[in-house]
Amino acid sequence: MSERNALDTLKHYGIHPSVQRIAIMDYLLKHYTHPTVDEVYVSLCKDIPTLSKTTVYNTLRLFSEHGAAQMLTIDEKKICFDGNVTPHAHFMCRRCGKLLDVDLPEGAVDYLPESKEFRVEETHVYYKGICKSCAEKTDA
Amino acid sequence: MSERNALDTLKHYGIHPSVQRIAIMDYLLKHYTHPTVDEVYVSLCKDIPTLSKTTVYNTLRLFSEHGAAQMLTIDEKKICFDGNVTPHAHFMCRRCGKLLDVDLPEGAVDYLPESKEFRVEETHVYYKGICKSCAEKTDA
DNA sequence: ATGGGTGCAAAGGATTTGCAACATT
DNA sequence: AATGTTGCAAATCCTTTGCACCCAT
Repeated sequence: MSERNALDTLKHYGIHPSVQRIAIMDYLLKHYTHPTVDEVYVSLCKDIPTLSKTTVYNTLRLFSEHGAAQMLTIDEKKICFDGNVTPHAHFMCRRCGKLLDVDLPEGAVDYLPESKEFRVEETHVYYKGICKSCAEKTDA
Repeated sequence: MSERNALDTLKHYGIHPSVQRIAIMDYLLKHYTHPTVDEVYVSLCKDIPTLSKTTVYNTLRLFSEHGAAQMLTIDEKKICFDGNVTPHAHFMCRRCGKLLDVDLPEGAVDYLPESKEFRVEETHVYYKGICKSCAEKTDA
């Protein structure tokens, strides 16, 4: 599903389209920057002046419930959203909080725990450490 | 480090001990239940009536900064803490929010991304799905 | 006496809720 | 008309902050 289109993506995940939902999905698909609710809201306000933050909250939650976007809770200070729902991991800098995508090689995380206690539906992998620019600041 | 003792654990991680810190660490070591700040606070209030929630916040943050406890941000609704800092994963039920420990077999996650952009210090793995009791409720 | 630790009260922020207005079918 | 969506305002909840007090060294 390269070149994803916002409307088709909504339909694909069984989400009833609206002007707001299309705009928000379009934003996610064009900005793989892990935006927060506020960042999406501020960006789209220019185009949709009546947009409310409540709608952005509702919509992003709806997307993540339908699997149309991923909610990232790696940083305890801010929840981010990712329109890239293909399997990949993330890296967060513990100093500046920057979030980067990490491609996982085939088979890197294909272990799935088996248990009578639960049925796994999603696997999440992330890394924490220091990013290049923070490391350079410290070294200097 | 089986049979971990609260005071020794604090010393081991370079944390200056106090009555409150020992009590909180002791709680974490005896309750691998992924408690929230509030759960720790309420439990310890019985023994230390003057304890303030601010101190629990400060202390758990201190612990996680020193690597003496792990902060779990899997559930966007509540931050939990884990006194078990040995490598293991977690499972969260998307329906009831229950958090379970998952033992990872040797080598399950030993892939470490190499990048010029960052230096990885920690790997985190968690799973989401449906727990047994929620599945049974639905099936019924 | 000094520095760090604690705890209260208040402030600050993020998210959710209730409800009325609106759009779409 | 009916259903679902939106957006405002208010409420709520979680977490942090500022500051004074206290304890241990």
